Amino acid sequence: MTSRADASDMPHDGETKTPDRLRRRASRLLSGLTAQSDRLVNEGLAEVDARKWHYAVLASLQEHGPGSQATLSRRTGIYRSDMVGVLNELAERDLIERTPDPDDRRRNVITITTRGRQRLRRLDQVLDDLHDELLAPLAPAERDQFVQLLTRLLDHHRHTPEPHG
Amino acid sequence: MTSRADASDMPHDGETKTPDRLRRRASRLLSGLTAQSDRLVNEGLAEVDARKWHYAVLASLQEHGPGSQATLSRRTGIYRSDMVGVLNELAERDLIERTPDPDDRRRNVITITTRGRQRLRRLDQVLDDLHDELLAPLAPAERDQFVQLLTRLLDHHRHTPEPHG
DNA sequence: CTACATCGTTAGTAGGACTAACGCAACAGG
DNA sequence: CCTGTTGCGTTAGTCCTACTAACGATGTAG
Repeated sequence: MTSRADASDMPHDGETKTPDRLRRRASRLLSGLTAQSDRLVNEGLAEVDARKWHYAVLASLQEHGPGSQATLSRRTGIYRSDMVGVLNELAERDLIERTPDPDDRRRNVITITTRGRQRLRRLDQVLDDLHDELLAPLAPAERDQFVQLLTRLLDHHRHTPEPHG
Repeated sequence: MTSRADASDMPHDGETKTPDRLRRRASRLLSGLTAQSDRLVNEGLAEVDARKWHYAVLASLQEHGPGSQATLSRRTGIYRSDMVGVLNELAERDLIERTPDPDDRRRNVITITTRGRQRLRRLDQVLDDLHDELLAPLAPAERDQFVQLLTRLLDHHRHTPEPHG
């Protein structure tokens, strides 16, 4: 409907090598898909009054044990300036406990509570469902492969931030 | 170094099924990798005084021909409210031309200039290099597979935004 | 004691996605 | 012909997230 508008100079590119580069650029595909994924996850978690950082912190505590805020920062990838707020939200909901570390009075030791563990189980269910939706078009083997490729790429770029002058 | 801190309650999860869920969640891998990818691409393009939206518009013009701003919006995924600024930047650099459409005086017809085509070739080179860096750890066949998986996922979620009441 | 690093915290920046509303033009129906 | 609806380009502004800067308090090394 939107009228005809073009058809005057078509894909007469001049360089025949790239058919539709826009749609094939991995960086574009990545940010597009991540936008969808983030939306999906954020909305799904919002429905149970949670955010993805909540999950990250709780899971990290469950799997690697208690730690200082700075430790959690490194484990989860949350900036330590943002960690404050996340931990406040979690503490309000009695999912974690913040206690001063007697061995190093700069530190707080963060511990997951029993309610926190319950909460984590719930969030894991929610996320399982959301990931089922996210990866719906892929067969199980493809999902594994996808995760594996992502992991390799991410590991590479984590350890190789930049040559940088 | 960072002290010992934990070792008191270890990964005694209670649900043996998920070893390290945090690191395996596709949504987390995606946003992590996209963050790196965006950084890489933004910095790379900034070095040649460009932004990723510039590329998107120029490539769209080259491949699908001229179009109104709204058309370009749909083709590139840029919101039409943001398109204004992008086109201003491109016009300042003489990479596109904005001419009123005589057939529909609400519209501007956007055309790529000769300098724009040169520019696009340059940006394509830059992006090729950046993608080489981005996908460095993957073999050629794996890169194709990765792009293919991403495409399938993205297509799925583009056409299935949400069931939504 | 001095110099420096790390901790938790507050504040603020920059960018991107997205919404709301405007004036204008086109179009469809009565 | 008026009338309401729709699409257009544009401006303004919101919300969120990643990220930086700096602070006082504390720890550590020389």
